[in-house]
Amino acid sequence: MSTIKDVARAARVSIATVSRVVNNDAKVSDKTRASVLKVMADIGYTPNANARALVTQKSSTIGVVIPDLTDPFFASLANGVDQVARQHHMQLLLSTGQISAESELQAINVLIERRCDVMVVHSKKIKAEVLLKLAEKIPGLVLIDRYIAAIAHRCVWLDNEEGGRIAARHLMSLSHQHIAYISSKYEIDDPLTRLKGFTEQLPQQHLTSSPDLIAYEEPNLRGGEIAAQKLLAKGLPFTAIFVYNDAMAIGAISTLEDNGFKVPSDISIIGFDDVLFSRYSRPKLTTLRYPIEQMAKKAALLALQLSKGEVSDEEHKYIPNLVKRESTAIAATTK
Amino acid sequence: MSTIKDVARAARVSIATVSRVVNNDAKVSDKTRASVLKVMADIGYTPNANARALVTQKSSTIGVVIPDLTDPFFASLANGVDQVARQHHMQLLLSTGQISAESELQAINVLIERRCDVMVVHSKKIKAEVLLKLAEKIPGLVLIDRYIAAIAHRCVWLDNEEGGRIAARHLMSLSHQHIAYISSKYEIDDPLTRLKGFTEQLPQQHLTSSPDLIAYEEPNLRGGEIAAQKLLAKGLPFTAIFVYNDAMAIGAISTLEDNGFKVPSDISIIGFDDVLFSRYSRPKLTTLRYPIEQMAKKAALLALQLSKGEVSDEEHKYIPNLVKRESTAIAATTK
DNA sequence: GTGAAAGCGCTAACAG
DNA sequence: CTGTTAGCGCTTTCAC
Repeated sequence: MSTIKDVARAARVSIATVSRVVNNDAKVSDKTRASVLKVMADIGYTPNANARALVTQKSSTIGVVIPDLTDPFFASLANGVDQVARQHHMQLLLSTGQISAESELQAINVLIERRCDVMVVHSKKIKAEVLLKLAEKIPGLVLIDRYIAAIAHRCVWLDNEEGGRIAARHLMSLSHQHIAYISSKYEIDDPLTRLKGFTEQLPQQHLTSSPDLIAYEEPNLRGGEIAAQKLLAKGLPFTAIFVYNDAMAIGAISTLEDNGFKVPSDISIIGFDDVLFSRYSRPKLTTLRYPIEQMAKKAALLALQLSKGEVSDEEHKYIPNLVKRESTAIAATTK
Repeated sequence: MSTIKDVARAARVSIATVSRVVNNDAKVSDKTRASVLKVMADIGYTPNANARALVTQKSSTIGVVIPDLTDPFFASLANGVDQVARQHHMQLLLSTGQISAESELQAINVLIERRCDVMVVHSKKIKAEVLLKLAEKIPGLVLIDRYIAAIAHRCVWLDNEEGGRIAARHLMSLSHQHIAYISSKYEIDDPLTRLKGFTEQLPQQHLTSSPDLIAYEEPNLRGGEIAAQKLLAKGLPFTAIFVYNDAMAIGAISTLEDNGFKVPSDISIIGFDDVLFSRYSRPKLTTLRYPIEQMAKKAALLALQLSKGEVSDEEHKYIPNLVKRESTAIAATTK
């Protein structure tokens, strides 16, 4: 691969001049510029970004830490960041880390090695104090989908508890009295917080929650199927299910229908996230919209600002909103 | 951010020694190693990957060029590459380029600037000769989802024509006589090739294809909806649709059902790709399996080998296979 | 085992 | 406008 020196030699100028035309920076005579440009094209010169990053101390890449790309939720997240990156002529460096503190830390570390100025991190398992230390070290680090009070202005997060409340109110407004919950088996805050908001709303209609009506599985399509089976197997009556996310909701519907239950006439289902797909499921899924792409853009923009030393102490809290579609309806007569 | 010099100074050794322990490379006395390690931990040293890449001339990142992350098909592709990257302790550098020659080229160029040793490129619009030149320049470049004879052993692709044939045979075996085709509006080979295979199979049952029964739209859920509407609007009789991909197929089903048509009893639908979601649509989608993740892994592995100078002249052609689910059935009596 | 020194490709003063 | 030069942080001979 040719270097700046090769170009300089061939164009009979100094490397400084070549550098100038590459960065179309300082004043270079049109003539010189043209001839350098020509040489570059001829020998197929491509500047070395690593060398450039080394001397300028900036990598012009935005790092993203997510668990996994196949989950459409995280794909949307990455996509939001990517859009901002493109807008700013930066690249996306993806670092996937399973849901474990060690793996998440490892993923962040990779980004640091690359001297990512800007990073959007989805971390569920790293302890707050560790994250705090990291945030101190890396000005352009922003947390998404997590809230830590001490760095509230560097968190872009969703009010999960409110989401739970909204779901509860919606289901209760449809006269449901026995509501099950399908939850994620991962030990992270979100499913708990959603359940908390949900449960706390129940007494308003003199309902109570029952731990027996909760099933924990992997937060994906398959997990939803299994969770629904488990719920069914218990033989307890319920007319609605609040499901941790859309993927599980759709999996659950699949199981339910395969077992002869009609959604929503027999059982109502409400999901969470409003991934693209939810609008196309049959029945179309009622869910809580989690504007993750928008949030990811916000996070990327924020990280960009922070990396430049700009600070603001705004909070970036988002509230999910109810998207009523077809998977919820008035409760069937209680069995 | 601290450097190797800081560590050397604090540990009272030379930078060479620090470098050695970082790469836990040569022989360093246990004592020295321990003390260096301690200093590194104390001051929070993280090696600079850019500097390292500069001197070693290798970036330890795998580059991926795809149009877009929100499409689950491409997310799976990226995920496959990511898995290989993780296995080899490398990072994923993502370069998204819309479907245009210029934008794809730009995306590849970014990877070259970063001196990506290894890259998996999904390019539909760059001309073969340009790609050939690029491939010559970059030994670790592999094309996915595209076939160029001159570099056949560096292409990992699917036989789309055969896919079309399989779809046609399946539908004909169910006695369908009037079959529509929902296609992508992008001017790329795939939809054409699939249609070609499909059409060429028709005469076997004395059927002919009709350009009137083809609708072109964006290859996503929304596009499928619109395409189905267009087809319906024509008022021509058909009992089955061969759809360019699963996303469009699901969109089409949505439109069809909203218009009172039952799938598959009124109209059969067969998709293409077998994205995760297809198994959970209602009705469950009959489709052609495109093992993209597996292919992406293969491509990444191949690129890795090539970058090391290992060559083999195997071909990497994949054949889609029919996944029968619920969206196709015996043709309704022709109207 | 360990250190000194050269240099990867580039940018950014500083001269002229 | 253009060239010289000093590093950026690191790896890698080559001595000792």
